[in-house]
Amino acid sequence: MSETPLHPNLPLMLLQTREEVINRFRPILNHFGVTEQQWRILRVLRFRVSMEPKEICETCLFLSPSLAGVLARMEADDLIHKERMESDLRRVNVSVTDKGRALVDTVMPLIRAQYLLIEQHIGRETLGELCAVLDRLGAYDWEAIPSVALPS
Amino acid sequence: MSETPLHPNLPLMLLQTREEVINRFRPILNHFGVTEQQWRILRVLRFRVSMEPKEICETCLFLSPSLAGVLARMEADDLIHKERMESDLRRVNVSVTDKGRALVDTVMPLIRAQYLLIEQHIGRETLGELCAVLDRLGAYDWEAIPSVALPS
DNA sequence: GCGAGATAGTTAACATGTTAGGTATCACCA
DNA sequence: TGGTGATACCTAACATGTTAACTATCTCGC
Repeated sequence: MSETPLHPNLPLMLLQTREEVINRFRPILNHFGVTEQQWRILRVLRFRVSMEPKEICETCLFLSPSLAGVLARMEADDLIHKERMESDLRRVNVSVTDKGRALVDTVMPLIRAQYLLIEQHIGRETLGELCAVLDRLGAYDWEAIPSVALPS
Repeated sequence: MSETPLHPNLPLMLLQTREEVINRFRPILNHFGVTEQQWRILRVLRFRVSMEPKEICETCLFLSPSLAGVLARMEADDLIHKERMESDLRRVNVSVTDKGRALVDTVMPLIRAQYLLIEQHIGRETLGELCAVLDRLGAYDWEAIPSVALPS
């Protein structure tokens, strides 16, 4: 039992694994002209009546300024529709268009098939363990972790 | 024992965890005016005589066009130095400057201290398990995983 | 009603990610 | 030796990430 800190490059390791996974899905998304970010939104929005941008940011992990651009391009491509709320003119409702819904219904089965291919190759145990650890970590309140003092 | 596929959003889960971790380190890097990408390079280059861009791409997970811009800005900030190889004029040697080395020596202890704070809060078991799974996944030959057939 | 502060979303400026394609150089063989 | 293909790196064009600052609207207490 060593007391030595591991100080691994955790962000790099997470990035590496994410890239490996995404690279298996990217050909599918490219084939249909959707970006990975657009897909993050579509796959959630597909099964909702509408979502507010703030909610999309939290669910799909966007910063607000990024989302503004992504939504603008998706609306230009007729994948989504934006509408100001009557009751609060600051807020917006985003909904998927027929074209967007059809796209999800076409792409989703391919994404799931590709995931199964990955699962078959890597093994269900390892992937399940990864998901379990990530789930466990997602439940933590990371904001509560203190920050080191910075020199003036 | 369910046969139902989990079809989790693995890229999103990995992104989420990475963001949580990075967000704990970002104030440190911002304080010293270094980007996360520049830090990925510096922390490796610090302990080498020099590296070729291709090697940096593989080690630090950059695509070549991204790296070109990052290295250009780092050279403008006098953090690194680029030099064409005599023996092969296509290739370049990148080395860290005194300023870059001093920066790493200042920032690295803070990064390690912050990592320990995270470890104390999350628990060594969970973080170690995460690292272990990621290590295991990094050993796979992802390129060998077949791709689903795409409709014409 | 009104005015200070909060909130939702955007714009601006810059750095990086992604894809396609370009340039210079090199290795190798006819 | 000369030409063809491979290699290392770069540029271009566009989408996204990050931080700061801005606009419009709302809430609430006075």
